[in-house]
Amino acid sequence: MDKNDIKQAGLKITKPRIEILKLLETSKKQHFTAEEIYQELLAHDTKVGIATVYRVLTQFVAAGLIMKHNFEGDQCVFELDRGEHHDHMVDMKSGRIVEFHDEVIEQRQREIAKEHGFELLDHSLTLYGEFKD
Amino acid sequence: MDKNDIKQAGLKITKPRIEILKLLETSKKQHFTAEEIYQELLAHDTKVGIATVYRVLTQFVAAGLIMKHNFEGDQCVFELDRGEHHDHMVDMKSGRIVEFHDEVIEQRQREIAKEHGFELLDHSLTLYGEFKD
DNA sequence: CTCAGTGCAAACTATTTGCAGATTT
DNA sequence: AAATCTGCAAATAGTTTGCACTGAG
Repeated sequence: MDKNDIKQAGLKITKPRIEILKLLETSKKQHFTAEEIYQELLAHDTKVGIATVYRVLTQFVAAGLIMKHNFEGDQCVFELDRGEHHDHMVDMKSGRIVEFHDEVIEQRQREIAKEHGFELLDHSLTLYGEFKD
Repeated sequence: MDKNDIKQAGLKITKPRIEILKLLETSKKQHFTAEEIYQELLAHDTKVGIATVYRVLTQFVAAGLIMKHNFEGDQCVFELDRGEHHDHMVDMKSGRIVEFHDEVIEQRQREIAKEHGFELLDHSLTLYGEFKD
């Protein structure tokens, strides 16, 4: 339940935090820019400042509640961290984002890192293209 | 030879363009931010404006002479396009960037795209971590 | 009551653009 | 000469921060 996650992150339970987390948890859309979240909240009777949205998102990322992605373009997108690592396919026309996970690729990444004496801490794989359906 | 590349891109041969391309072609360092390129040129007796650096880089990317990457962080980095596709490992401590290419991963990406009815136009894979040597 | 959290506006950073003068062809 | 290119300064876009007030615990 949302509120516990917030509390466990050492943060006070406030309206903006509850609403942002609820939005990310319940929306069919999985990926949001800060601006989109801000607009969603305003549209759903929660008055917040954009600064608060950014601050809360930053704190949630630090707390491991959500993840931040840097796809092509200028804005970052945020999504709930459901604990299952995955990569993304981004439709460059529609903006649609689909997630996938592939153990073969994950495994190769680990091997490549090891071959280079590289301690792998994180990685980001994004496919850009267009869905044909 | 540099100048031909510039000309073939439909661009006039000017000092900023020649120097930027030369820097990317001859430096041991392969990846530069716009600011770094700007500073390099200034340090090597070529007076340019940062705006020109950005404009030229944008044109070079459009012409396929160089590539632009969006790693974590706020700045983009540019590197010469030598025609050989590769991915990157970024050392989060030192900033060192090492390139690699893996056919297994490339192949899996194509398969995954196909499985999802996705026309793959581009992709970006970056490993973040730390070199242990 | 205390300290963390908030909204607002101002500050910042990376990048882009308008414009008048300079340069390439 | 014609068209492109450049530097400068101003404009933008996304994000961050200072500050006085508000609200959670």
